Amino acid sequence: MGKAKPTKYAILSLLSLEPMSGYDMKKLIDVSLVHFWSESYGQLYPTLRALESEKLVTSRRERGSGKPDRIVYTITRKGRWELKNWLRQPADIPRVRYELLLKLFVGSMLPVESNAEQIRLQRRELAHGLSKFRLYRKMVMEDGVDPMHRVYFLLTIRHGEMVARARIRWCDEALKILGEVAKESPDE
Amino acid sequence: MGKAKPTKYAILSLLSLEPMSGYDMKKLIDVSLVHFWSESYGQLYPTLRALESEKLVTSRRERGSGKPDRIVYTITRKGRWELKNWLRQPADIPRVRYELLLKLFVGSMLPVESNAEQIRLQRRELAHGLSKFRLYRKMVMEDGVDPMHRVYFLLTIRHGEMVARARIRWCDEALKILGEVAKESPDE
DNA sequence: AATAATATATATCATTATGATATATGACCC
DNA sequence: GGGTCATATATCATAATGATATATATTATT
Repeated sequence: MGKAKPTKYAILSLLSLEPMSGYDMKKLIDVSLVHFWSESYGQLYPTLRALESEKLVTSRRERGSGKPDRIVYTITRKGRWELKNWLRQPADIPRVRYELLLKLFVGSMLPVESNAEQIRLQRRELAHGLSKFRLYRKMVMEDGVDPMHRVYFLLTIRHGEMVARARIRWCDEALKILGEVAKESPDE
Repeated sequence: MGKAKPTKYAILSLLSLEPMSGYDMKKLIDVSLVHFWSESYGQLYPTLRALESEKLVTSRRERGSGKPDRIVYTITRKGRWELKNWLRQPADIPRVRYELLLKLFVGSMLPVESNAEQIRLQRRELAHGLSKFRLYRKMVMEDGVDPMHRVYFLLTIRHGEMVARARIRWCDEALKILGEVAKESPDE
C-alpha cells in the first residue's frame, strides 16, 4: 500500500531549513545527520527532479564562480504542506541490519579471539563517533539557529550519544564475557 | 569495489545451524533475530537459487504432508568455508534511517504536542519490544542448544536490550524537555 | 455445510536504495 | 607539468523492499 518514499521527505525536510543543492544535502547529511540518516547521490538527484515536476520544489541554476554550476532548490508552499502532512503520520519502525551481531550469532564457528577482535574494532568506531557529538553541540549552539530548531536538533544529538554509549557499554560487557569463556575453554 | 551481499551471508549463517527452507529462514529472522536483522522473500528466494548454482548450498524437495511442498537447503563444505572467510572480515558500520529523528529534526514546523506524541508512540513500541527479550532468553536456555552458540545468541539479545533501554531513557528525557519547552512557550 | 480466516510455502515484480563510476571545473601544491 | 583535492551533477548495475499472486490444508465461524 502506502509507499513511504523517505528520500522525498528527507529532501523536503532539509529544504524547509533553507534552499540548497543536492550536493549540499549530501554534505549536510554525511556530516551532521549521519547518526540518524543517510542518502546516496543516486537517489538524491533523480528524486530532486521528480519533486520539481511535482511542484513541491523549484530550482534555479547558479553560475559557479570558479566552481562548477550549482542547481539550488527551494521548497514551495505545496511542498511545505506535504511535508507537514507526512510529519503528522506515525514514524515507522526502522528495519535493522547490524552485521556485527549477525557475525556474532554464528560466532561459534570461529575462535573466541576472532569475535573479541570484531567487538574491539566496533568499540573503537563507536568511541570515535561519540567524540563527534561534542562538535555537533558546538555547531548547534554557535550561530543564529532558530531556538526551537536548536531544541530538536539537540534531541537528535542526545539520542545518538545515548545509543552510542549503550553500545560501548555492551562491547565492554561482551568482551568480559568472552574473556571468561576463553579461560574456561581456551581451545575453542 | 567489494559487493557486500549481506543476504548471501545471512542465509549461509542460518544454514550453518541446520538445514531449512526459505520460509523457515524468514520466520526465524522475523521472530528471533528481528532486533538485529531483516530479510524479504523477494531477496531470499532468488538468492537461495543463486547460492545453489554457486554450489554453496544443496537443495532437496520435501513432500508436504498436508502442507505445500518445501525446498530444504543444506550448506556445503564450500559454503561453510566462504562463510568463515566472511566472518573474519571486519563488520561494516550499518547506515541508519531513523525516521522518528528525521521528523524531530524539523519538529519546529509542528506544535510541540505533535512531536511529544510521536515520542510517546515510539516509547510504547520500544517497551513492547523489550518484553520480547525475556521470551528469547527462555528459548535460548531451553532445549539442547550448543553451549557456545548459546553464549553468542545471548550476546545479541543483551545488545538488543541495552539499546532498547537506552532509547526508552532517551524518550523519557526528551518528553521532559519538550514538557518544559511547552510551559515556556505554550503557543508553539 | 458453506464460508472465512489463518498458516504454510514458493515466486515475481515495480519501486526504492546503494555504491561505484563517469564527467567536468578550478584551486592548490610540489 | 602533473597530482590531488573539493565542488557539482549524473547514471547504472546490483541489491532490497513491500506488495501481490498462487496454491494447499486446517481451523473457526455463521
